[in-house]
This record gives sequence, C-alpha cells and structure tokens, in this order.
Amino acid sequence: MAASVARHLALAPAASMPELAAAAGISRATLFRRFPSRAALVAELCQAAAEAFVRAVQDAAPDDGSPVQALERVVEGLGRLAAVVGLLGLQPLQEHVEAALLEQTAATEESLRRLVRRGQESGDFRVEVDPEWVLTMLTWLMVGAADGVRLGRLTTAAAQTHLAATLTATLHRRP
Amino acid sequence: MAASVARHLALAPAASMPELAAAAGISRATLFRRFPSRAALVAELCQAAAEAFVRAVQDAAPDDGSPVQALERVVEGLGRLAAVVGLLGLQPLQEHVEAALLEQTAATEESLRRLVRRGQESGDFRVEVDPEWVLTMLTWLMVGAADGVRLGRLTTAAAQTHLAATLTATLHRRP
DNA sequence: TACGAGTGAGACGCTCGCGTCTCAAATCAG
DNA sequence: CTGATTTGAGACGCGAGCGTCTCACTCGTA
Repeated sequence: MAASVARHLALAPAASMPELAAAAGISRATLFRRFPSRAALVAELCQAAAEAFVRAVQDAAPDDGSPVQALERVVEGLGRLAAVVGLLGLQPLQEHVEAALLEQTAATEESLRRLVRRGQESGDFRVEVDPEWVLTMLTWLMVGAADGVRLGRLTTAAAQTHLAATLTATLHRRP
Repeated sequence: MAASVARHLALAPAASMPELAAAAGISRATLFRRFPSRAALVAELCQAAAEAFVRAVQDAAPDDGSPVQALERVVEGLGRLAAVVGLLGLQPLQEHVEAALLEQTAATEESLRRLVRRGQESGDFRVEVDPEWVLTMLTWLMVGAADGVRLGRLTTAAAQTHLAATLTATLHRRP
C-alpha cells in the first residue's frame, strides 16, 4: 500500500490525501491511520527512498575492485532504483526533512565521490570531471529517466541503459 | 520584477503569493495586479522560460554546419539558460499548461532530435544514443545544474562547463 | 454464534492561501 | 500646485485540503 501511494505521489507530486487514498484503493481514514499527516507521509516515503539509495550503493561496493567495474555496478543498481524512486526527487520538502535526507545519504555520497577520485587517480577516469557534478548527474538523470518513462518517451530498460552509458561516457578516459 | 519572482519561485517551488511578493519587494496587491492568479503567474513564467529555450536553440542554429559544432553551440546556449530557468522545470503544472508548453517547444525539440540524427548519420555521434535520451538529459541536467548551484555544490560556470562536457562525451563517437 | 480488530463512509472544525476590495499615501505629469 | 495614476496596507469572504471523530459494516477467530 505504501508502494502504491509512493507511485502515485511520484506521478503527481501535488496530489492531495484523498487522491492518494483513492490511488491506493483505501479510504482516507485508513490512510490517516497509517500516516499521521501528509508531511509524515512524504517524509517517510522519501526516507525509504533514501535508504534504498544507500543500500543500492553499498551493495555495489564502490570501494572494491577496479573503478571501472565499480562504477558499472553502482550505475546498474541506481538505474534499477530510478524506476522506483526517481520522481520522488521532485517532492517539495520541508527544510528539516531535506536536511535529514542529506544527512542520511552523506556517507553514501562521499563513497561515490571517493570512487570518482579513485578512478581519476588510477587513470581510468577523466580528471576534469568534478565529483560533485557526478553526484548531480546521478541524481537528476535518475529523475530524468523516471520522467522520460512517465512521458512515454523511453522504456524503463532503455532509460536504464542510457543512464549507465551516459555516466560511463562522461567519466571514462580514452586515450 | 517578474524576474525576481521567477528567481524566488525557482528556489522555492511551493512559495505562496505573499512570499513571492515579499521576495520581489512589492505588495501582495501589486502582485495580483500584475498576475491575476497564481496559476497565471506560474504559467506566464514558464511560458517565458519556454520561449527563452526556443530562442536559445534557434540562435544556436542546430541545422547549420557540422553536427559537432552545432551541438557545441546548442549546449553552450542552453548552459547559459540553465542558470536562469533551470529550477522552473520543477514547477508543478496544471495539465493543460504542461501540454501547451510541450506544444510550444515541440518544433524546437524536433530540431534537436534532427541534430542528433544528423550527427549519427555523419558518423560524428554514437548511433546507440537515443535522441529522446538526449532531450531528457538536456532537460534534467539543466535542472541539475541549477540545483547544484542552489546547494552550493557547483558554481554557475562549472555547472555550465560540465553540462556541455557531459553532452559532448555522451554523443561524440571516438574511434 | 459472538466477539474484536480493522475498514469505509461521512460529518465536522480548522487553518491557510487565494483573490477581491477599499482607502490612504505616494508618485508622477502637466 | 493640482489632478491622475500607481502602490501599499489591510480587511474580508471563500474554498480547499487537512486532521479528527463517530458509527456502522465486515471480516477473521474462538
């Protein structure tokens, strides 16, 4: 049920509680029993998305093996995530919620920066690419992938492939 | 004045009319004299942004010269635009407004697709990159660039550079 | 059958932001 | 200086969405 709410909230970021309840096939009352307030609902779903993000990166073990392969694993995992959580990134958040999410993902983001720097030092990645830009790309291309699917411009699979290809092309250095 | 409203609306997509008025340094009454409703305000600013987008692409003459140089011009122009209109892309729109914007930019988007295909046929661009993905990238990396600047992760100039570099790296084919 | 937990339907009050209006102050043109 | 236009300040009604509450219904379980 939280899943269907999340899905509809992603498609319609400004959806009202009645709307979300209808989308989940439950009554408004039940929705309020599960989530004490709209803010709590949004916060909880975004927390879950952040956790999924953290887990996906951890599972990809960005610190292990060659930077090239590590990047591939990371991007593959996040590509799969994009379809699920991508458009939640558009949710307008209260300041403290946004801060909490940033806090929650800080270590993970740092591990991604580390991966980029590691690849740059090993000579696999272009040195002129700012790790911050890589994070920005990852975040917003996930959103973009989800949005492309929403608009019917891309299939999930195609979006995932292109996301990975873009990251690879941007980072990889070729002599 | 419309400019300061747009700027603040971009930073705070859910800003209220009083908030926007304060940000523009005018009274609520005056804001309502200028924009008959909040919806009209959002629509007008997004229209303006769409026009700027169309103009930027036209000015870059995507159909002229070598695809590589044409892409460079396009990306340079849009990179400059990103700082101004980027975060407006996050604005929740009424359906018919979104449709109108898509209509308004359809021809321009088509000219960008044409550019991509032209480059692919000439052998300059990778053939496995979907033109739709290029549009998606452009859109969301512009948003990302603006957001990176907002979060203090990137400078405007750096964002612009990286945006261009990413598009180039993704599209260019190297033997 | 009887009981209890969970659900749906709907009424209710409340807050908040929208949009309108009025009037006084300020600005500007002649 | 005078009249006209614009602006700001604030009151006001309105509607929408939130969150609470009650009550009847429906299950699963004993």
